[in-house]
This record gives sequence, structure tokens and C-alpha cells, in this order.
Amino acid sequence: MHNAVDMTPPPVLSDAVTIELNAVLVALTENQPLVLTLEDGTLLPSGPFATEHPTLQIGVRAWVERQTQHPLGYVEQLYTFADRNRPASDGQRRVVSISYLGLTRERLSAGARDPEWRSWYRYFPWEDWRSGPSPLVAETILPQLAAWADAVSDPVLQRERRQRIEVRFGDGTENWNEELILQRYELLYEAGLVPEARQATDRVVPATGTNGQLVPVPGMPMRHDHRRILATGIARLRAKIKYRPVFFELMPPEFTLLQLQRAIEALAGRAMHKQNFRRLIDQQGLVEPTGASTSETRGRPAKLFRFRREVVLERAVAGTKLPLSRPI
Amino acid sequence: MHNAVDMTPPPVLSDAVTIELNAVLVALTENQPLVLTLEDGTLLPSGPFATEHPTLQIGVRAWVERQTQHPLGYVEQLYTFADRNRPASDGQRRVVSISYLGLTRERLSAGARDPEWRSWYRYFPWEDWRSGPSPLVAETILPQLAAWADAVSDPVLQRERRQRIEVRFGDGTENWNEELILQRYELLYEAGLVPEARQATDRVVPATGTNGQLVPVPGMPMRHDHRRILATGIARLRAKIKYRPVFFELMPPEFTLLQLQRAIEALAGRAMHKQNFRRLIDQQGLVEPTGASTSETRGRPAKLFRFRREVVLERAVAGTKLPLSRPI
DNA sequence: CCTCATTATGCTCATTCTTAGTATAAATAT
DNA sequence: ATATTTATACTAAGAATGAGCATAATGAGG
Repeated sequence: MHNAVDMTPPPVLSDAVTIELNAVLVALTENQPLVLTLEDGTLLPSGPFATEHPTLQIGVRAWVERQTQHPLGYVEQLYTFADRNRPASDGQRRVVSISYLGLTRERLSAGARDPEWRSWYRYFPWEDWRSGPSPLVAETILPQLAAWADAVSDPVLQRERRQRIEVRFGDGTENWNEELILQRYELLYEAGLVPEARQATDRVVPATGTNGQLVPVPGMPMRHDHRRILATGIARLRAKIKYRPVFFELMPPEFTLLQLQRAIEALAGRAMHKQNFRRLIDQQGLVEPTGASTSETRGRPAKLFRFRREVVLERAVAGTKLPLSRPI
Repeated sequence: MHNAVDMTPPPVLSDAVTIELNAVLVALTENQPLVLTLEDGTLLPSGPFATEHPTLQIGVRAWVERQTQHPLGYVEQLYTFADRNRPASDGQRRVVSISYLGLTRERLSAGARDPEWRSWYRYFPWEDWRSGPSPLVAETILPQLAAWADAVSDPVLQRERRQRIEVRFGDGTENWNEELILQRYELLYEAGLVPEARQATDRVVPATGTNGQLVPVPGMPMRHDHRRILATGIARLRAKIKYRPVFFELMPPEFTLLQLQRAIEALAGRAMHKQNFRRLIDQQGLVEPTGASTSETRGRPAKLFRFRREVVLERAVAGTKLPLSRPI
């Protein structure tokens, strides 16, 4: 590397580290957003980055495809971090984790136990607002967070905590921003309301119930920080669907507009107005009718659509608009 | 790490790699967006990630602050890549580069040669549309890209190339999307129109002028892939200013609304309608008047503003809207 | 002092977008 | 046949946006 004379840091040996790749692999089935898990749903798939992989992305694709027997469509880097909660001083090499978001069209080996596809709302039940405000927020989460805010005596800090709660969770019925899933998880972690927070070494102020005990919020935990990585992936996807047509990779080659709508709603965790959704979709020229219709549903048969070739080719830069506003 | 029996890849030694940290460090002075460079503007600052750094971000902060003698405000991870153009088979450890975007309030050591702050439009002159469409696009870039598209005989490929050019550059006067800076750079690279493309080992189809020679587009190159990293940082920043109040970190504690507008315009590379800008800004409650005004400018004195405390505290989730549309 | 150039700021207005419907069509289940 | 379900067309109120006019407050130059 370069060595500008007065810029060079004191000669320090850049240490050897080991790279671990993590994947948040997403699929959609029957209006459920699924994520691939291992070991009874407690881990995301991960694997080492090795010499045989020319690039990181090829590394991720290689072992995900081997594990799932399925070609991986869209792959996007999520985040890289080093040594969260892992000490480096025991003679072992430090581990740097690089996480990826992957989208795939169909799930496979349904019912398998390892790997197993699970709805991500098992991990984040409060994030599903498709049929209105999740009662978990108003009834369980907000009261406990309020207690956590009250637990600090300094009025300035208390006000800051209340503000942070309000921005992330709204009031339980309004001002819900589905993109803030990661920030919500992190706040719950900080408040000691998720089980993962107990094992952590850093200072955590646990919330206590009326009997002085920790009362974890419903939602399945994962090992290490994999639930946080999952939240990062969901957040990225929820943000991205609003301006890039990522759902290409999740949909079958032909679909009805309602299927498309339900797919996006599954990702966003919110319902959309049907007529407005259709208007936006065909205004944008993302899809074209195949000419056929389906009568798999009960009512009037729906036209089938496919994504337009030109848009698929340029999906990395093509724009989308959805009747999901970017709140505040 | 976990080891699900039928999931384990063939036992492969996860190889040791070296981590290198790169920084795109941005500041604003006199309506120019500046980036910190080394070695006569040919490199971005980079340094090794070493044992003494508990986390990656602390590592970046540590040596950037040592190099610039200036506290680093906002820091955000950009991208991680391994071995772009670097062979791994010579017995040396592979290098994984992790790049960061940093924002800082004031530049320092003005006029110093190393490190030196430079306007990023020296590297991407075609990206400055603040006083209308950049003539470089219509007069230099588009003709050469058109020649590059024509150079392929297969009509399907030719149409695809034309479409990619159109999406990224528009027609030279309209449909300019300032967020696509990275995709534009990559297209110029692919077309062989930037000098960096010549040294690359991968297959590059160089564009040729009328006399059969490579005609690079104006804009200073950098070594390695640092200009690409810079483009990544600018793209991230241009996208982010539209929905998060990142400009906090770049502005002085007090400023006029015109100063704020010029700052954002410098980042976006586009001009905004003054009255509409003001309307949006005060609708959102991002700033509050300090009560004072300034008469540093020639005309009517402008009120001074500061960012509101509440918004600064929650800047990671606070929203912004600017009269810069997210085109297509 | 007067006028002009310059910047700041208030206000309007037409257009487009968005939201939240109503209405109607075409199928299935009973 | 009738109720139910789904698809699709259309509309009207309200909000947001884009473009511009009008006025205010200052310094510079005569």
C-alpha cells in the first residue's frame, strides 16, 4: 500500500483475520416472508471465505447454492463487522463477519429441519402490521419500554428515552415506520427486553417487571447476533422495495396483481390500498399482461402479468413507486 | 461456529486475510464538496485494521483523526470487497478492503499537499449540474458512448448498451439522476473511457476515437480502484441527503438558509428552487432561528439558524424531504 | 439622499400526486 | 338464483409540488 511520509501510522503489523460470511436468504410462500435458518431456527447460514472463492459474492453464492441446491438470484452486501462480543486476545485469529442479503424465487425441501425456512415474523412478531396495528406493540412493548424510560431519574435522559421510543414505535396505532425494524430491535436490546441482551457482556440496563424480573418481549431469539443481522436484512429489503423493483427475484414468472401486492405487503408488513396499488404498478410500466388469466381464486379471474424484460435487465437502476409512503 | 451435519461445506481452512480500511472523508468549503486525498490526489486515505482497534469503526476513526487532527463526526460503512484486480496466489495474504464514508465539519491545513482536500468534481467533472446540464455529457461523453454502443454488431446487445447509456446519462439535458454516479462511472469504465480501465486485467473493450485511439473522458483518475470507492461514497451521500438530515455534520453550528441550500446543492450537483427549499425546510422543523442575523452577504441580512437539538439526537432515524426529486 | 443591485422572505396558483372511496364486472359456492 | 369473492374502472377531495410574482432590507455607487 501507499506510504505518504507524514501520513504513515506507526508501523503496525496488520493482523491476520478470518472472514466469515453470513446470509439472510429470503423467499416468499403463501404470503409469508421466509428466511433460511439452521439448527432449529437459531442460526443464519454462515460459512468461511476461502481461497477457492475469487470474490466475496462468489463465496456466498457458492455455499448457499450448495446448501440449498438452488440458484441464488439477487445478492447484496449488508454489513461487515468485527468482533461484536468476541474477544480477540486468546491467541485465535479475529473474525470479521460479512453479511449478505439474498433473494430467491422458490423455497425447497419444505418441512426440512435443517435448513428450514421460517417466517421472519416468528423472530419479529411485532413487525407484522398487515391487518392493522400489531397489538403486541401497544399491549406489551410500549408499557415495558415506558417503564424502562421511567427507570432513569435524570429528566433529560428520561425525555431522550421517551423520544427514541416514540420515533421508533409511534404510539402503538399510528406513526409506524416499517423501515425502522433494526432500530426497534436495537432499542429492545438496549432496554434488556430481548433474551440476547442477557448474555451480552456490555452494560445493559434490564427492564424489570412488577416483580422485578426480566419480561422478554415475544419473538424467537437467535444465537450470536444473528437476529440483529436478520433485522438488518429485513430493514434493507423494506427500504429497497420502495424505490427499486427487487420483488422480481421473489415472484414466479407469471403472477396476478393481487399476488404481487400480497408479496410486497408480506415484506413491508403493511397492507396497501388495492386500487391505488394497481394504478401505480401499471403507470410505471413494470409489468405487462401475458394475455392469460387464472381462475385459481374464487372470484372473477385475474389477468396474469409478467415483469417487462427491459426493466428486469436494468433492475439495479430502475425505479419503483409503491403506495407505501416513507413516513416522516 | 455451528456445524449442521449435512450443511457443512467440505472442510476447508478459512484462510487468513488482511483487512485494509479506506475512507471517503467529505467536507464542504465555499460551496465545494471536498474529499481528503493523499499522494497528489491519487489515493484515498487507507490504513490497516490492527489488534489495537476494538472495532472497525474505531479503527477508521483512530487513524483518520490522527491524520487530520480533527474529530470525525458521522461515519458510515460503505462497502467491503476482496481482491478486485489483486491476485492472491503469490503466497501473500489476501486483502479485504472495507471502505467508510466520513463527514467532517471543517477542513484543516488548507493548501497542504498531503493530505490535501480536493473538490470531488475534479474526479467527476460531468457530475456537476449546478448551473444546468454539464456540457461534458452532451459534447464528450454521450458521443463516445454512442460509438461504443455502435461498435458491437449484435443488434440485441447494441440495444441493451443504448438502454444502459440512456438510463444512466439521459439525453444530456434531461433525465439526469444524480444518484447514479457510481453506475455512470462503471459504464465509462466498461467502455474504456477512463484511464483506470487500461491497467485492468479483465476484458475491457476500449472505445476508440476517429483515429483509433483511446479518448479518455476528462476527470482525474486515481490509483487502484479508489475512484470507484469515491463514487460509491458520493452516491451514498447523494441518496442519503434526500431522506436523512446528514448535512448536520457538514455545516457550522449556525448558518443561513442559503448556506444550507448551497451546501446541499454542492453535494447533489444540482440547483434547487430557493423558495421551495425554504418552505420544505421550515415545514419539517429541522432548524430553528437563533434570533441573530448575518450581514456578511451583500443584500438583505439573512436570519441565522441552527439545527434543532431533538433532530440532531435522532439524526439516524429523523427524516428529511428536499426539493430534489428522486427521478424515475 | 437616491437608485440600483443583491439577497431574503412572503405569498399565489396551476398542476400533479395521493388517499379513500363508490361502482360495476365476472367468477364460484350454496 | 343469490350471496360471496375477487377484479377492475372511475371519481372527488385534499396534499404536495413546481414555478413564479411581489415585497423587504441591506450595501454600493453616484
